[in-house]
Amino acid sequence: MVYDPQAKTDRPAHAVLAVVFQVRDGALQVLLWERALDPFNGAWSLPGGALSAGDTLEASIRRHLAAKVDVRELTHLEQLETLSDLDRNPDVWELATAYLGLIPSDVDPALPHDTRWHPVDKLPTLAFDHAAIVLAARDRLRGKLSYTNIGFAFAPETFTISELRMLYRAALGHEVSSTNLQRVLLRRHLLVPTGTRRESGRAGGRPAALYSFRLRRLEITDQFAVLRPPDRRAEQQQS
Amino acid sequence: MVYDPQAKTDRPAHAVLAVVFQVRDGALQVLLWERALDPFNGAWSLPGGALSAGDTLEASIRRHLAAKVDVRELTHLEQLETLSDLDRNPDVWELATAYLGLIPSDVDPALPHDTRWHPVDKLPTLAFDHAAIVLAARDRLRGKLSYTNIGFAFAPETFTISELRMLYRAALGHEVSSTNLQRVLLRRHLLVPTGTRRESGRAGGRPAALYSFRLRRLEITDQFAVLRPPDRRAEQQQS
DNA sequence: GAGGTTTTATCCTTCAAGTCGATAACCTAT
DNA sequence: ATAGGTTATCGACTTGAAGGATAAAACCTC
Repeated sequence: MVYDPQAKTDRPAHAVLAVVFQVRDGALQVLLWERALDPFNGAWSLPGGALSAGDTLEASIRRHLAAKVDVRELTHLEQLETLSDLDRNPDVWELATAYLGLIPSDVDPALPHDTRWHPVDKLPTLAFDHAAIVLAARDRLRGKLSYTNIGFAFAPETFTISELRMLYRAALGHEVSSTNLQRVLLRRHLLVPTGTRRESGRAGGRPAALYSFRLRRLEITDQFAVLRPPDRRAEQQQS
Repeated sequence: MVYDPQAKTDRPAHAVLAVVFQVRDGALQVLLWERALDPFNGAWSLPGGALSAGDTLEASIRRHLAAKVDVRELTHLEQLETLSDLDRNPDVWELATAYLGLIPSDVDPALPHDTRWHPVDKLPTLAFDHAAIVLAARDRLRGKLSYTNIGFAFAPETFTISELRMLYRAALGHEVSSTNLQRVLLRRHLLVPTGTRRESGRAGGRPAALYSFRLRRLEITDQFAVLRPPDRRAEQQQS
């Protein structure tokens, strides 16, 4: 490469990306965008774009996502990791900070024609290192389902235990027992019954009680479960 | 600010930082450096520096750390988060990616005169947002002590259960029972007895058996503990 | 060998989590 | 209305990880 004092190669470009998940049709799906730019023109990739002056990373990813979905539907957004492999973008030196976003299952945001939901289990070939990012995001989500209340972020305001069970099954990738799910989430005080029941428009069966998450922002419910004396455990009942 | 087409304000500067922990004198301590540059000249801050062309983030932090400690002693290094608050550096627009590094308790690397260990419980005033980063790193470490084998990274090659207990106590910040620690780590197959005993140069007492970690790289041992049917749990015995 | 010290094994309790079956509460069809 | 189907919920039971307490083991010094 010829030396060029104007070239900005002493500073990398910085992109932001989001892995936006929603449970749709009983499967965990991710929002993908069909690129209209080189490199990887025409390939599926994660939504995002360049970090621009005056934005924090989170503000930037929200701004870029706003072009794809109604960001007011985003119930959770957290930073994953920053990728810096030198050859992750074949054209330029570019870092990328990835975010995990969640959308509740009861909304169906309008999408531009170049943007679609794809089941995480059947991903197409993705541009850049995006396939690995999606899988890392899925693992992060699965972990947090076990020790936080993150379920609130992909569940509707109110729901029955059966509905919640399907959401957990889709996200975790294995069967989940209604009985156990209810007991675990109730014992941790993550769920509160609304007192109402689902009006049964179905073909029979006992009407299900409706629940909602006690708190609709992230809280840790099981951290330091191990090697902690029991009196300390009681403390986390607070808040 | 006057508009300057040569200014590179369309791309942020990018720094790398490391929170390097070691258990010293029974306390969790962090490696700090006394700044010799503005801003925050003279204040204590995390070691690190600018990301330079040709380096990944991890290569960059290793390079910067090499000026402070013998990086061969670093038994663990993982990315924490990337900070992007617009006013985190009062002078320039700068992102920073923080890393968590660990050093075993049985080495005492030579340090430059501007670099010192500080107990995490008694931090001096730190430059930038570094105090928050240190606390976030400590929390990450504490969490991983519960569900991974990360203890290998601050323990010597071989050790007695009592020695390991002191390390865990310092890192976790609360009492840890030897009996329980041994039982938990053995059940999870994280520890293997070496078969040898510590030659007793002490004032008496039964000689302690020496153990070492079965694996000296990070492995998850308790992920998805909840809502997972027991037959699935058996699978994670693999690897 | 008595007494002190530290380590380690054993027994016990507690409790989160998971399974299974019984009961409850609706529906529809006869 | 009532029998039978369907879904939801509750309660009893089992399992297993985790923590506490005590006793035994294995060294030391005097």
